[in-house]
Amino acid sequence: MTSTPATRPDLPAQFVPGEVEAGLYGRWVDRGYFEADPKSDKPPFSIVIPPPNVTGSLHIGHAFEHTLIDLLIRRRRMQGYDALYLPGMDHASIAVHALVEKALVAEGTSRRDLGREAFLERTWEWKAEHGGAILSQMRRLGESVDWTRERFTMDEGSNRAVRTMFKRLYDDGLIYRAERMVNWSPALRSVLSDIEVEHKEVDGELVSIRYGDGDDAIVVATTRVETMLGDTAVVVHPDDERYRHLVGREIELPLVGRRIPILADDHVDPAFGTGAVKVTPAHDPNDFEIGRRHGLPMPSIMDESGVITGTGTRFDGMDRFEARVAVREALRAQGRIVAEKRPYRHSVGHNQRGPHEPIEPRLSMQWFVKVGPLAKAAGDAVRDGRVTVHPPELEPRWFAWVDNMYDWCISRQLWWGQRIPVWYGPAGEAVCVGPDEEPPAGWVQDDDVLDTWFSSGLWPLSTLGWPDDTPDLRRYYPTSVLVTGYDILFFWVARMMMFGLYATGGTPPFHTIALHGMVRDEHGKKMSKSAGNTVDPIAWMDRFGTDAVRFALARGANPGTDMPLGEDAVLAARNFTTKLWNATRFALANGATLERELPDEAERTDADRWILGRLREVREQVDALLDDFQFAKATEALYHFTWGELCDWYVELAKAQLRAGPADGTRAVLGHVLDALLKLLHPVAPFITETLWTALTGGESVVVAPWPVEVGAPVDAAAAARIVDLQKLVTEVRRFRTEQGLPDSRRVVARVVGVSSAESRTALQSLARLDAPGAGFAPTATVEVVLSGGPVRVELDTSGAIDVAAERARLGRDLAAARKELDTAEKKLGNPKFVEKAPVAVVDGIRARRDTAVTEIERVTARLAALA
RNA sequence: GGGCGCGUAGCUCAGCGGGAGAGCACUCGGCUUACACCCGAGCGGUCGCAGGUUCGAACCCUGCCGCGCCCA
Repeated sequence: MTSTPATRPDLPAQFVPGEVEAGLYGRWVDRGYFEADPKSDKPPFSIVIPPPNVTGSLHIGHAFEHTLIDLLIRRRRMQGYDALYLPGMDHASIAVHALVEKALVAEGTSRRDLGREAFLERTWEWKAEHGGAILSQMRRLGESVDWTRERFTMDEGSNRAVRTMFKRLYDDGLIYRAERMVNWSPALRSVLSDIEVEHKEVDGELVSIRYGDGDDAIVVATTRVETMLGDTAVVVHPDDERYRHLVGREIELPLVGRRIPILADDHVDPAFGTGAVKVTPAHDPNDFEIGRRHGLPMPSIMDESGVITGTGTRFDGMDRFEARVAVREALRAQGRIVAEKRPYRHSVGHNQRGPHEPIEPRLSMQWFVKVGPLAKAAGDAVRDGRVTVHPPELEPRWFAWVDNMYDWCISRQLWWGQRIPVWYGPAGEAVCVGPDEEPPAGWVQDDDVLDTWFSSGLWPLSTLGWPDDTPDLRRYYPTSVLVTGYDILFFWVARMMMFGLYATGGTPPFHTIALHGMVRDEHGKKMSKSAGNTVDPIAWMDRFGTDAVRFALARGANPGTDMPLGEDAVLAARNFTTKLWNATRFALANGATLERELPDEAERTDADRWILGRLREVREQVDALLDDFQFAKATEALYHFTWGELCDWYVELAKAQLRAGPADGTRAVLGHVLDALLKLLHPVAPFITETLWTALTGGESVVVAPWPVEVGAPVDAAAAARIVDLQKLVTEVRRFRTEQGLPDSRRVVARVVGVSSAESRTALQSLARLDAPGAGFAPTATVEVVLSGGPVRVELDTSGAIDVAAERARLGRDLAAARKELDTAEKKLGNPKFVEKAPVAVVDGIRARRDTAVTEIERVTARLAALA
């Protein structure tokens, strides 16, 4: 008959994430763990998701951000808060246009052929079929979002919020329509806002052109030669002697034949180039300002798709880049090209979204938000401490932006989005129509839609029910924390702050802004499709498990700084989850339990006291770190405690305790520590901790288990010191064994002298694989260590000659280290100013180090002599 | 040009006034009844350079060199 040991059969030998993750997640959702309850008497804690783009799928940056948010949310939920993590997506006007229009082109049609209604119908169809891939991936990542509150920036509630906000701003005179120099995307045939333009260094050309002839000749330079067709002046600095005689004269504009004036303007830098500047007021922001100051005409020479038009020259009908070459060559033929620099590196604005083409500055009629008072309020909220920025080093960036904000261009010549709620009458009169109002019959609505950021800016409000006074709004606004990347501070955070403060009369949309950095590749390089160094978080989850990916991400999350992440890190995290699995499996197999109380203090071993004290310290440390958004340090502390202390030492010590007797206390301590540890790890690694914790405790779910507060026990310094001594001693004996080539499987008979604690002696035997000496014990070698309680000697019978050379080498290294230590200590103590001025405790510390070094040198020297 | 930040072990980073640390990588030895996704031991650093403050500087100050990001 065979008998199997009484282990709990419910934990398989290996954790296979793919087999349990989906099931656990489904159960959590079904049980409603993630649903917030405005009627609950718990304190609220809320975070709205930075809405991912409806076209997007989960990339590593999302996985990073969402891991951090979910970590905060899960911890608060366990801490007894009514936690709300509100999910949703934004409608990504430009990205969706780019996508759908591409499909239309492939079909040989276009949105303009299709018409507005049909295009929108088509777009909604696209969304229903392909939009929102990211939502199922968020389930995969284990995000504890409240799916009953999922939102979209183009749903009814969002539309209503947008209409309401627009109307209020309009009525307050904070929205206006004006002809301005804007960033134009010829590919989209739409305006972009300043922040959607990315300035990139490109290799272009700098061409110097001679205008006028003879005495009137003046040389100007440009990187966009074709713009000369729209020049209406040349300006020089008023004090520039070189050109003083020309100011006030007119010259003929080459190719065009128009007479243009030479003017003086003190904004011109005489030291730059020739000191003379051509002025194209309709196609350059600086030139526009000059044109305004001097009342110049502002002829537009380009249509909305970037084709030259209305110049009356043969260049009409050419694309801007084609014209750039054609105009240059025409000027060359006239002998007007004086110099060319090619390649010429300069900064050009590019469309950051959709097609990446160079943007074109263009004079155009658009809608704007007057941001002055709104941005001031957004700055003040941080200045007066109503909103905190984490980490504080990033505050200057915030102020730099909100204190110098340009008016925000909010109209887009697109169809996917909220249409501007302004109707025009037959005589050109305009009326802004609120959400519950009807436009006058026969009036025509503005064609343009609003910038997507307009609706995203309302996100914390609209998702909670604003403009209505809903229970959710009352309870969860302002939200507790905003977790987002520092790169999006201006795009999104500033807009939410402005709108939130304005809509509520001064309540910011969140108390705290916690900023994270970008995920980079393992060498710290920016991830990009073109560099081919992107990673797929889903593929990593498939290979290593979701918990490993989350753990790796959290472990690298230092506040506000970019994080390099390679497969190595995920592998290390996966190994950690395996370690946790096996440790818990060991504990369960050995009867770890929560059913028994912790042993009375008097009955606790040193090991028990030490690990319980460390648990208490670690829990306090982790809480303090997480309260300060120090995810990396908190995660690292748990990693180190689990692996370097619990597994490497306590579990090994527990083995000796379990072997020695009934060890109910050990089982209780193991159960207690693991219960707390699994809870502390749950926000980072939800799946494995759920599996292990329910197996350990038989509880319903760790998702809703109470967060550890007073765990472990107060630190027992004396017990902890004995454990530290034991660790040193064990390591020394192991070192000796390694150097003598004694494999672990070989037990060695040894006598320990100078260790008073029986527990320590037993533990040493177990951890260093020693056997107690019997009669006729004849040691052949000795290991000596100076510990806090004094010198300790371990005499070993290695049953044969020891490797003297190895032993001598080891002692030699010890001697060198001790001498170096003595040297630095004596140098310090030999300095009278140090002894006089340094704090007593520091001086005493150095004296103690000196004394220890002296003892150590004597000891090692004696050993070496004995070996000779 | 302005602002912010960074240069610490081969790699990625922590430490930010009193004994140079972690993870990964590497070397050597081990399938020791939780775990080879492991265990044990080890190697590895004029803390970018130069001055200064201090009894004492990786840490504070100044300058320089190199790098990154944001804004213009």
